[in-house]
Amino acid sequence: MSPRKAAALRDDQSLRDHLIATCEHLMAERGAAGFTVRDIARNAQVADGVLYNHFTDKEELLAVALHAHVRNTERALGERPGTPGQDTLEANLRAYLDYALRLHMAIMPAFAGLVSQPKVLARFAELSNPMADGQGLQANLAAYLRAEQRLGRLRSTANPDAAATILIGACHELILPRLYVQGAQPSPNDIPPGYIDGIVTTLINGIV
Amino acid sequence: MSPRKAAALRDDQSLRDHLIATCEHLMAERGAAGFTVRDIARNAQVADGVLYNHFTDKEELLAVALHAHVRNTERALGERPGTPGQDTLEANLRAYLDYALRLHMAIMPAFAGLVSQPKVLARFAELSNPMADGQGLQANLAAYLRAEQRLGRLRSTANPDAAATILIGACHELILPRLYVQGAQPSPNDIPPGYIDGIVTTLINGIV
DNA sequence: TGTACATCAGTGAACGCGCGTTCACTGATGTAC
DNA sequence: TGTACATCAGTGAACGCGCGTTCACTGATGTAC
Repeated sequence: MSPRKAAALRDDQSLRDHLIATCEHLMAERGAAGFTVRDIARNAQVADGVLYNHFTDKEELLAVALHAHVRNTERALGERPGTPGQDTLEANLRAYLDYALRLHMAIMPAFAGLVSQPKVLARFAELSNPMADGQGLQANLAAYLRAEQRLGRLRSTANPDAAATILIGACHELILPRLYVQGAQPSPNDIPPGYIDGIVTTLINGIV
Repeated sequence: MSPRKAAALRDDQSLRDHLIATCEHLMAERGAAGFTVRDIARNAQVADGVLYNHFTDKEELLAVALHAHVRNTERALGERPGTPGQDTLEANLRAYLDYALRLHMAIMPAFAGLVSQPKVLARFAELSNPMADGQGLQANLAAYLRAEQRLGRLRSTANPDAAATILIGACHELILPRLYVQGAQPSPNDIPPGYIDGIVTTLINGIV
């Protein structure tokens, strides 16, 4: 008893996964509020109604797709850089900032518009934190910096939490304004030359 | 020939200004996408249709209200802190970060959800940049830092643009996550103790 | 001063569109004989 | 092996609600005489 199958479905993929993947792409392109269930169906080349055979409502699909998008983006970027004690601190921080910028460029458009969708937020909060193995990027970076501090590569009076906030904040500060330019899709090419260098050097050396 | 007047209107206020003020409050509370024209009318205690006697459409009202909200918030906060050469650099940066945090706490909720409203963005872009006399906060802060650098209070090799980005980024990093917590309205009380101190000290002294 | 009329911002019921969602129907596949 | 039937995921037209917007009507105020 294996009944009808969606025409557009590749053999190795469930319709549920196909819908999630389609929704991921739409979110990454247009933000969480930029498309309708009909848009999803049309892009997935599937009937309007099937969605409700696999998800209780649109919000659940959005939440699951957002979660998958974050995890897939992380996987595509490869391992998070920075091993305490290895290479130079400066090189590690550059690599980490570059990683964080790429990650945020891929996921921030999807989060845009989500603030006004409390139902999706609630569903998303029920899922595990997808960032940095559940601990979140800022905390992950702060932990790395504390490890470097124990090894003596950060001044003992330095503030790892503030330093981590500064690096992650520099990602938001670069990407947020671009989200407000019509039709702009942030891309690693948009990182201004010297941006990473300027932030890391300033963080390491201070300004006085 | 002065015809009918809206029942709820205070004597000294035009209906247009009354609508803008109402819309400002709703945006600050619920974000740009969190209410309907009927919500505006109900809150303004005015008929559904009047809006269209004063604005070509909802988007124009939203754009004008957002603009007014930014300008009013700036006015309410008083003068931007920081005069080059006066007080200590550290005190000025603390005051500036405190100012920027309060400003962003008031305006970021209003900008939330705007990303998926390209029409409002387009209208808003047509208006003058309301931040820091049209130059924007980051640029304003960078200019201040360059002046301090000329006075010798910043190392000559320091990077004023990166430093400004770091301070403004620290605002976003603190406030953005709170917007994603259901029903949370950021308030100056939410600035964690030591947050401003940690960022400013780290920026001034570096971490190595 | 008092009365009839003109003006037009404000009113709110109604319109129509687009959305999320439903559900009677379709048809490819597995099963019974 | 071939034929009739049962299953149920997929289909897509249709539903109903909420939204932005419209427009015939209301009524407070100014004007004419």
